[in-house]
Amino acid sequence: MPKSRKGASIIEVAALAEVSIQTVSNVLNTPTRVTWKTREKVLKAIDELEYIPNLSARRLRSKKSSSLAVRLDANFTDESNLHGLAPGFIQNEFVYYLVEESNRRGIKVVAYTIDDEEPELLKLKTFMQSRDVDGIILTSTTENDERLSYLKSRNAPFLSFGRPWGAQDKFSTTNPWIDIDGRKGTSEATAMFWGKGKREIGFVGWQGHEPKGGEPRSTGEDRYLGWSEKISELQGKKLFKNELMAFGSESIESGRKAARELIKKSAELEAVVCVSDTLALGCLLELQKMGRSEIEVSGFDNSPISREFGFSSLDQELALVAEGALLILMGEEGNQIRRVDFSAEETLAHTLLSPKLIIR
Amino acid sequence: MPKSRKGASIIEVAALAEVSIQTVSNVLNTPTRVTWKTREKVLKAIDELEYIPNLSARRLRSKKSSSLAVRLDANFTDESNLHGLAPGFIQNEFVYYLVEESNRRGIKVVAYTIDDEEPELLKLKTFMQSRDVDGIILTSTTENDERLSYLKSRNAPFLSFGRPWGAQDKFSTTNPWIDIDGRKGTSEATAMFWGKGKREIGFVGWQGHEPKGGEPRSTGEDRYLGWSEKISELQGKKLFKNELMAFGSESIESGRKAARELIKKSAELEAVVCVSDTLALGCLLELQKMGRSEIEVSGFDNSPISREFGFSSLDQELALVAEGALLILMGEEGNQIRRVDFSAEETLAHTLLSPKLIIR
DNA sequence: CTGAAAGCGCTTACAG
DNA sequence: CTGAAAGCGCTTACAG
Repeated sequence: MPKSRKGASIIEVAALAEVSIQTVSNVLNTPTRVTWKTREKVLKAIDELEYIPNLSARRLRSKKSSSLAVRLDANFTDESNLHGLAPGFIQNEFVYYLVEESNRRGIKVVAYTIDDEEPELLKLKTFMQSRDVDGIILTSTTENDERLSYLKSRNAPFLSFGRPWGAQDKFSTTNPWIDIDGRKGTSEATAMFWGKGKREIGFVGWQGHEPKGGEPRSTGEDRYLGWSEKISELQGKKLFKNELMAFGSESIESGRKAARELIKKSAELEAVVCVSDTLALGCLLELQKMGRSEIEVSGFDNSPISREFGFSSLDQELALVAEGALLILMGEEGNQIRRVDFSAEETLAHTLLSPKLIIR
Repeated sequence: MPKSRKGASIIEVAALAEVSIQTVSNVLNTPTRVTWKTREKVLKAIDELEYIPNLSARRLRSKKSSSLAVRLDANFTDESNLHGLAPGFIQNEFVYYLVEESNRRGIKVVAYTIDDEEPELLKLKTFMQSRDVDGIILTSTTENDERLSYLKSRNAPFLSFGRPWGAQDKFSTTNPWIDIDGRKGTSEATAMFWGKGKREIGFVGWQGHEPKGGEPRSTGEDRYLGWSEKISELQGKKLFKNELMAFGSESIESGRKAARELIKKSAELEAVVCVSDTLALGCLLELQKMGRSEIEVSGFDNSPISREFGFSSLDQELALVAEGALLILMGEEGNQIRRVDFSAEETLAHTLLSPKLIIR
């Protein structure tokens, strides 16, 4: 049993199994084309030689890399726009499950970052043109995102995690996305508190994401709507502008301040639905300090913060997001990354998943 | 200017520049072998055709993938051993900077996860054998780590982030690693408090990592030693077992409990050096609750927790770790991933970096 | 169902 | 310094 240091090639496998290299390839890639007996013979040789195909050769010939690219963001740095206690938590969890689910489906994931030296667009272009990846997973897409237009114009397979809020073609099949239904999440948190007998239920949102009316234009607005619509429905009246809501930046201090504002608006406050775990913790700590620990809070993301401090939160179930992402990009059974089909799978091009309320 | 949808190949570039494809390749890979004039001509053609080399072809021929593999861990799940408020924070930050620094040096990073279906060792073997990556970055290496022995036996380039604490050949060049000097970190935090005039300086460590004497066998012990040695030195006496220390699991509740223990041991407590930001926050909150806010705490990792709650911490400077990792794997100038040289670069095979004390 | 031939797009090794 | 030839290890397309 010769074992060359660098691993056997398909030629050695074919020789040992006494078939052509083409048959070995068929066993690996088109098993239905091969008889059971031949297949067994080849698999035995593969096993014996511990043969593992050279991916570069496969990729070069087949023109498929079976790989995806995904960006990692520096959410934790001081320069980052994101603050709070769990910056990057969702993205990291998403990337983790994306890799896991991709690997399960035979797809590799290449991570990249952005810097000042090279525009992201050029990176994407290089990825696609060098055939290093078959498609791109985008996060944090914005309105008029140039990455979207580039990928669309190139007919490249891609998918956004997160709706491109303002985009005109948000619901077109050329703009596939998967996202979490924030509105439903805060709505459920509100209903949960109501079900516990709480009636004075406040909301703490992100500043800059105050309600503007009409369709929501951001995650923050979306989550606001879940609370305001539900509370109106439950109270059986329209919500007024000055009712139980406060807005602040993503920080403990803002959460504390919001709690004080809400208490000022209503000393009868019984619960607070928050747009994030960080703001929820700020509220919680301030309420404790004020001796109002009976007032419950809920957050969003089900980060370790909510677990450690024991308040309810909304889990984004990123494993399901990753699964859904690959379903859109690869189909139910396929092992190929391809563009979303315009006709057959139109319904699949946009997936809105419900977050899971974790009651604590 | 013909622009084929799939991008130009080296043949088209050669034709446009009126040279052989070999010369185009030389311009890209061995520019010194080409005259300035030829180089200019070729670069112009490359620019005009927006030529980007096919990486699969390059990899197949050159037998180099210019890629590294790194594992992502599910630090955030309930099943994870890690708890606290910032699980995975360091790993995620490390991976981020690893990707950034690798990309800067022309190296791709492929992420992978582990699951029950396929042993990690087989994944590593497949990575190396399929020539998908040139080397592996390991984190969370343990004593007698089978990944280490496999990679060593295969003569594969690899590097551990984190010392393999108990390993016999920890300092051999076949076992390259980069790590953070935890001992130095807690020592500096202790000295910082001392410099502020504080004399009763306690320590909160991880349970299971209580001092056992001799060389430290874990990160927890290492960080303990930094405090105990420094405090002995400053106090000018040997530290007694029952002095100002407490140990607990990685949670807010443990931090609270530890604070109560320390206060019980000494009502004169003036500062607490903690092994982690989570434990530090637990201490901080409990001390506040007891009305002892004047007692300062320090953490480890400089996570958003420490920033948000405003206590001192030790930054692991992961950007420098990533830089150092690639220095070991690629050398100062090189663009190749290779095994650590036994002779010339012996001093480079093991890098211990100092964490940076962030005083708040 | 199986196999001989061609070729994916580069870099290497070598000759000039 | 430059180029004609070979070949990396596979899969594809096609013939039998």
